[in-house]
Amino acid sequence: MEPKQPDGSRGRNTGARRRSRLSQAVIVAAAQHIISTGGDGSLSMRQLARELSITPMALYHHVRDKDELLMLLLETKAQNVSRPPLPADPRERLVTSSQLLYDMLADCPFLGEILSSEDLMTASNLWIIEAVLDAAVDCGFAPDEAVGIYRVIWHYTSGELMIRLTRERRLAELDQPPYRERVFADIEPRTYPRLHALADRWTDLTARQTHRKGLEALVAGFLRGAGTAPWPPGHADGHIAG
Amino acid sequence: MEPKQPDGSRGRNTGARRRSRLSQAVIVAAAQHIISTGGDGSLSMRQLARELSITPMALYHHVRDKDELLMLLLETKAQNVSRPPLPADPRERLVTSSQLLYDMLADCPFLGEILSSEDLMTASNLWIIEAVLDAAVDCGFAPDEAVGIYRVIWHYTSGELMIRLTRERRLAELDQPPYRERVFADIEPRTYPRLHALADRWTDLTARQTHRKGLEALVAGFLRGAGTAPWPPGHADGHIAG
DNA sequence: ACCTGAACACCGTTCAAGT
DNA sequence: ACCTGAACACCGTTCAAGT
Repeated sequence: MEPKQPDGSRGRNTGARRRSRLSQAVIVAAAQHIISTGGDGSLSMRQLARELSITPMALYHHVRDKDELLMLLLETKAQNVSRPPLPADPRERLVTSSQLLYDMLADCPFLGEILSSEDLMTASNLWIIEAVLDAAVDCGFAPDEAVGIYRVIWHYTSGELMIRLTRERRLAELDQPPYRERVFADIEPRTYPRLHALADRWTDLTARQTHRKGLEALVAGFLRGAGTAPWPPGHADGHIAG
Repeated sequence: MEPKQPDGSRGRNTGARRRSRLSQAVIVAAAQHIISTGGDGSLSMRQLARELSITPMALYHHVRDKDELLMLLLETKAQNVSRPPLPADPRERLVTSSQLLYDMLADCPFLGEILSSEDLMTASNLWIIEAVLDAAVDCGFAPDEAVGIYRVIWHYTSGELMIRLTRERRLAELDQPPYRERVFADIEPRTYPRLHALADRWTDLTARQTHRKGLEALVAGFLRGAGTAPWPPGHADGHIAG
């Protein structure tokens, strides 16, 4: 009985050829490698094929189209996200669970083209959306209202992420170094040592805080009954209605 | 003294040749024609050149790049938007002026690539952004806070528009007819005559209402002091700071 | 100054053929 | 079943040349 290779193939004639069989797992791994090393999160099928030394069309035998590949990347990311305990207070839970969605997607610079979907649902992140809806219901909102609130939160979150992603890509293609270098261009590193160490996370951190302020305002406003008019019909269309 | 043509040329040898000199105005008009007739708002430089029977590169003599062309289209749109009276009450004014921004951009299906900019400022729409900031200041917020609130409103608005635009483009490229046909596919037109007449505006109307609910919640939440922590530094960077 | 022609450096995807 | 080669139908933009 021969030992199997990690990819499940026999490995007899593979030797140094490294001719690992193509699979979704291999494709996803290569995509992640490009994203992590290439700088900005933009990704093309042809670039990915080059990385794998195959024809672009070989990819389409394991993946329906580019959107499916991106969703696959999101799914693997979602699988590796730990599931923290949520606050008991419904109101805090609504804010915190919404921010969880934000945090997860903020770490997915490849989303680009699909970030403007009506929802971004994959098997392993459904629990977050469920948590948002559940918190809204526990706040006293009817199911339809909860869906409406989720939609508003999603539009807000998606817009923030999209704008940030676009800015970073624009900067990347101008060959500008990331924020760190620009923000602290004329500042001595030793002047603010802690700041300097955190600089490459700075924009993300402030963006996160600003986003949270918006979330808190939204939740506070909805709880206060702002917009007492009923939700317009049709807002709850789609997969999560009911 | 010969009479001048509208485009400023002499018009002597133009005759039936219709060889109108290329200019920003001509380019913008052609772009608007494509958008209004072509269905979805997507627009390419090559397509535009084809419409004008010129080389794609001729465009670049009157316009720096595609982004500038899109901003030009937004500017002409903004020029033709009437400036309604705003409510005296600061809180209502904050909601209404934000919705004005939404309404204007919702009627610009060509924005696509630049909708994820940090701001979408052109000479003729600055008064709207000014009105939002002014209303926020009149609500009692410090200038920095007003900018932060504008940012949140912009992220929310931009996200909503982007998602809607993407959905409509996806439907358009599937050759699906606009919402009207689909929503009312199995319903007798005479059953709901008024609804049927408004059907092609329905999705926009409900989207508008939903967006307004979000705006009202945001404003109510901010006025209630939600997110009492100070705005993180850096949120007021950019053109409108100060 | 204004425009053309040809090219560069890309895209996502289809289709027929190979093994 | 899995992959290749060539092609289709596009992009935005640069560059050198024409008038």
